[in-house]
Amino acid sequence: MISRSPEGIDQLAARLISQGSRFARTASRRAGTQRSLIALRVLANLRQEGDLRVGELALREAITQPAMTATVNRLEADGLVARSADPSDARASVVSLTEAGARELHEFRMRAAAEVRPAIAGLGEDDLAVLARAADLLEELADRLNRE
Amino acid sequence: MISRSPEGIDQLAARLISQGSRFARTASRRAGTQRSLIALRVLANLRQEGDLRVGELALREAITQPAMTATVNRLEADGLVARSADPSDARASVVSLTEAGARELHEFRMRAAAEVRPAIAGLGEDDLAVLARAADLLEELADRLNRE
DNA sequence: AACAAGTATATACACTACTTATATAAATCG
DNA sequence: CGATTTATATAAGTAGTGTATATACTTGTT
Repeated sequence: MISRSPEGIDQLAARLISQGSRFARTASRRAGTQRSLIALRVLANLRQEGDLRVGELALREAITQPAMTATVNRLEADGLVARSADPSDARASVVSLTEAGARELHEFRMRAAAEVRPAIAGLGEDDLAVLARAADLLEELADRLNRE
Repeated sequence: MISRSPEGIDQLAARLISQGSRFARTASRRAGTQRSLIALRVLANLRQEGDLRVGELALREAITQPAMTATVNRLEADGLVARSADPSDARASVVSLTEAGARELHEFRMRAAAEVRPAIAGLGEDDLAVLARAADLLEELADRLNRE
């Protein structure tokens, strides 16, 4: 039974931030990618949601718009995403995933999964279910934090 | 029931990396810290484990040793950690948490928790338990990845 | 229609963070 | 003792990030 006391909740929040960041860094590093986690998140967003504006990407990933512009610039220079004008708003530039970008995202995921798989595969059914549900919950929590 | 098929495991691994990093970045950004997640992780390590060598910190956090040296330099310059010679090995330098460092870690955690608390508090008992268990599992998985 | 205010992105600048390669100094092993 | 290994630091280059501001377009008002 998890404590609902403020202290219990606060400690849980701190641990999730701390361990979430450590796990992501550790696993992605072992996968040997050159790209930052943000860059990979951009590719993942585009794959899941389709084309997105620069500003929308910045909001979703909780970095500033200029930082996202720079990230998109690097991805574009490497041919992983493409910019195009938004027909409905000439100020906006719409980012879309290229085939090379989709490929690189997929390859990263396969390499990362290959590293993590042995450790995860050793878990019981209940812990697997916990991790799967936790991934959903973390996504929802981040969505909610970004929306406020 | 979570799929134990290779595809299911791989997708889970990819989602954990992706959502773990996004949640950590989002939450820490909202807490308005100046420090990187790595710097905060260093403080957390020292608090939990006591004094640690630079190399040991680098290993635990899966960054290179020079990157950890630089991180410790910055923390030392701000008085959050202190370096001292290891009496048992003159090559090594041992990093310890200062009172100011412990305070800053605590304050960050409180600010971050305050941001996340409303979202977490709305969850049911079962989801709270899932997150608590997931934090432990992510720590164990990262430990295991770093040890190999 | 014109103008003011707001919005989307980009640019400029300064600084942090990270990597690879290498240097320095000390420990260990033969 | 000399060779090798180990722990940390330094150097150089690049990526990543924030704040402040510029540019271009849109929207709302009169």
